[in-house]
Amino acid sequence: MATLAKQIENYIKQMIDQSEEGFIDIRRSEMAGLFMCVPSQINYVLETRFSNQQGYLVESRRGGGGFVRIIKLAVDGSENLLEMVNRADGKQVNQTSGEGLIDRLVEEDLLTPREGSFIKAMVNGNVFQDLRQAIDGEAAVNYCELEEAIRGRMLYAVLVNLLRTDF
Amino acid sequence: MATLAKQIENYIKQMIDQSEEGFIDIRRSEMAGLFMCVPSQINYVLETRFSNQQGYLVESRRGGGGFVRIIKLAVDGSENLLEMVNRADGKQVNQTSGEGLIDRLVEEDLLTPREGSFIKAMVNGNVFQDLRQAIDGEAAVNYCELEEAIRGRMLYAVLVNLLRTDF
DNA sequence: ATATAGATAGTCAGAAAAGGTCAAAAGGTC
DNA sequence: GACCTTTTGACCTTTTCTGACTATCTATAT
Repeated sequence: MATLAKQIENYIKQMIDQSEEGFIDIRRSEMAGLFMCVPSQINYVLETRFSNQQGYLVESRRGGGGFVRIIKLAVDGSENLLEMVNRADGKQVNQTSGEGLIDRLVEEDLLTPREGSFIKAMVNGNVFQDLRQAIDGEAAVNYCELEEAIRGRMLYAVLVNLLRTDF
Repeated sequence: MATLAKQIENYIKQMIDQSEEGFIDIRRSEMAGLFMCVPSQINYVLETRFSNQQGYLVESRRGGGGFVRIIKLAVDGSENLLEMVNRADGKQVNQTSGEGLIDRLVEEDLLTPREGSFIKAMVNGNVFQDLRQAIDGEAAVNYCELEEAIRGRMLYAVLVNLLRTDF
């Protein structure tokens, strides 16, 4: 018999395919109840089968009224983009090459010039002024690496967001 | 199902949009009665969803004939926008309030929904994962403040970029 | 004017209601 | 037995909701 994880995976994928919008909202605890397992089992399934690399995006909110949203990304037709996402994962990026990436996406018409300008403004070095100040003196932390790690994650988020279709 | 806080938020926003003047006066206890909750719940909604950052101003009076006035600040036109930029300068912003600001700008047609989704993805908490990890243990730095300071600068950059006319 | 009672709204700590993380136990496969 | 995947549970974080206590304003009585 298929494993529990496989069953949950199939169930979620079926739900998404049946949905109009290409995403579903679930309640983690409810779903755990449905499959009679602990809630963290749901996280396991999401981590192993619904990652960005696999063409999904997961968003969630805690607290009262919390939920988990599973979004199917538009991977077909943008194989290049998915590859880019894979390559970008975990990378540190300095401002120059970050801007280069955005410029390229604009040239390829994947971003409008205006979108590009917002994104470039947000990854600009002076956004990190407070970080530099706070870290200055803490020998244990390398400022530059940290700035570039954050910038890397921002641009990773941009690439993933490019694959979304629900607006 | 929408949370109580969300219902109250929607109700207030609808009332404001229906008003001519762009603001409404409510009676805190009356509104609490309407939604069958404690009065302080109303304060919670006002704090989390109608902050200055999000383009609202809340005034109130206690005592007999007391009221709470919720004013929707104008953000159209470069003068109003400039005021908003000034308010945002140097401010720390948490994720919820940041998303509220972006949603507001989208509502006002100053940002497209797609632009909004890029920006929200970039100010999302998990962009700061490495920061959290690096700071964890460095007693001298307050992680939360730092994250919010950086987010504040990112959103400030967005607002400034909104003032640009060259695209 | 002054004191006081009543009517509002504000604050803050903690309970409640979600979801997240991580490591250890359990199950399979070779 | 070694290694990988799955499953579980204890503990953590975030968001929402509640209630006791506090502050402020208006009206009225003195």
